[in-house]
Amino acid sequence: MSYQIELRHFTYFMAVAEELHFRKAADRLFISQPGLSRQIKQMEEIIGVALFVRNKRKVTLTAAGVYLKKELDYIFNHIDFTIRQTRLIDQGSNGEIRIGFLGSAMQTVIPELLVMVNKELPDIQFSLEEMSNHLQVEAVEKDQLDLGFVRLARVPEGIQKKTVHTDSFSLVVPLEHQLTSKTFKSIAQVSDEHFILFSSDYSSLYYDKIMSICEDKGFTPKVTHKSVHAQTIFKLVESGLGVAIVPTSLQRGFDLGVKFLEIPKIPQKAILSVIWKKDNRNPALQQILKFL
Amino acid sequence: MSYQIELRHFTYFMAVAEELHFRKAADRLFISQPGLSRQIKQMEEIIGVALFVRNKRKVTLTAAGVYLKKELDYIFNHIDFTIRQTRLIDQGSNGEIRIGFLGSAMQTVIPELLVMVNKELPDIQFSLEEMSNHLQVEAVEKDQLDLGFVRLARVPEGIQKKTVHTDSFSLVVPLEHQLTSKTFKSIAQVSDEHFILFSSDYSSLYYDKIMSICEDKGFTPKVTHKSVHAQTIFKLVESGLGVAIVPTSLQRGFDLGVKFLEIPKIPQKAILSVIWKKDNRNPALQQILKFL
DNA sequence: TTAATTAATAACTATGAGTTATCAAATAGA
DNA sequence: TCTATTTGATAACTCATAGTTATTAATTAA
Repeated sequence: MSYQIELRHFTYFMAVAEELHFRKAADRLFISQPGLSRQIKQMEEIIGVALFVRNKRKVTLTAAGVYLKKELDYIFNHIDFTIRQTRLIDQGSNGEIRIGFLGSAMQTVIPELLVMVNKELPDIQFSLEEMSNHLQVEAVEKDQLDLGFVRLARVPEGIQKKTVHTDSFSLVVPLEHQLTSKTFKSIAQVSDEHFILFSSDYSSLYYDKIMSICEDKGFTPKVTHKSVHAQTIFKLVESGLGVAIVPTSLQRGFDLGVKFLEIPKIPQKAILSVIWKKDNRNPALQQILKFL
Repeated sequence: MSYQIELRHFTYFMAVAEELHFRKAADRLFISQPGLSRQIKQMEEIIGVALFVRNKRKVTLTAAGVYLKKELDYIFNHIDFTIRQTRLIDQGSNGEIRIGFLGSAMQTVIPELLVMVNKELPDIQFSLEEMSNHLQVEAVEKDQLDLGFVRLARVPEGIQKKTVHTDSFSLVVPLEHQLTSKTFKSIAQVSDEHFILFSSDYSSLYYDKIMSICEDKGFTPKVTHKSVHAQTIFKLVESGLGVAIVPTSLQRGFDLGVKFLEIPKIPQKAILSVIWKKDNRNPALQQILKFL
């Protein structure tokens, strides 16, 4: 019989698929270029499919190679997770849940969830990472995350979504700003001010909603700064660089020189959803989902 | 640095986990028992977890081992599937076929083709776009399309052409028109009416054929309207703006207030051809061509 | 034309998977 | 108790092959 495929082949394939350059990939793997070339060639022979096109001076993936790369990405993540999980079970834990979240989820849902789960399932461990909407969806698909806390209208096929929190929007102004909760009637009162918002690529749904809040009141906001961190936005507001519109729940958890003025009578809500992969195999996830 | 885990370890682990007996597992794997023992030991060292309990004279799985066995079962299946799928993609069983077509092809050949291919090669995806003859030829040459459904007498060098459907022409008149299938004997009976035709730059072959049909009967049609959409043409006929001559198969698929009267005893036929580029590298195309 | 860059080929070296031979521990049967 | 038997682990080996260095062939850039 012929050779057997090994994880080594997959590792090498991924390096070449990412670098699209045999020597650079070999450097990254700390092996020689001919050794790498031979292993890739062997892999192509075992599978019986050309994975790369070595065209003149550049290397590209074939259609089959593109597919294989995507799947191996998932497979490697799943193997890593499985081994970590095996270690945790050995140590008597019930497993690990990997959670991604937007900064604004850390003020409301996540702490409650953690407290509740920790009480009911004390041997489940958590790993938490702040990530953008987009990266969370990718990570959930790749099996790098079990749960994501996102603000998204739609999610791809194969991903489940459930609303966990609905929040109003608040205007954020410096403490010394003339507006107060009594005099603040409409967002149109600050139509001439500069706006500081979360980046649209951090959360495009949030960004679109802010735009529609302003459009409804008949103006287009002058967006002068964007950030991915609430802390940064508050600091910029405090420094007088402009005003911001954020989910009201962000008022908690930060101690800054800004005022929150809840925007009255608008239909837009900041909706926080939790997402997970339909065919996620982490048994701890099934337990956690019962609490949501 | 320490050893790296390989699929070999997983394979051996699965054999021992199933046999719960090192010698039997070694026999099944066609290796010696000490070799197997050493690989399992190494695997346990890499992961850092005891997977088996060698108790007196019998071998059992630890809790961690039970979990790992279940997951590896899944992982092996997923790897197998991925490699099979990679091979299929290489052979074109999976992938995308980009098809261009004239509106009149959507009533006959394309639906049949799609149903047939979908049955035999369920993993091939289609992208469909309605385009003129001319644009289809261009797109096929540029490798923007894999297949084109056209009505053309000649195609440029490098393009392959094959007839897939031959159709008669029909006269299209309003429902309340005096002519019926019984009284309609010759196109000359409507020589004084206004004609609504497909634009010559949408399909010049069609246009030329209509002209020759009329010429053969000794008159030149008064063309008052042109359109690229059958739907539009039928609406204009329904509204009493004139009569039309179209391929008979267009009778299907539209629900409009017009009558189709097949034109008797004429040599002209509406010929639908499929075109593709000789050196198209889409592997899925080769598969599809077998059905044509 | 020459120089530089790339992957493939050829011939080698040495790591470690798999071998045989053996041991130690445990059981079962007298 | 004393064997005989079954088990996995250990020790010392050998050999298949992953990875090495040196080189070539092909292409591009200067």
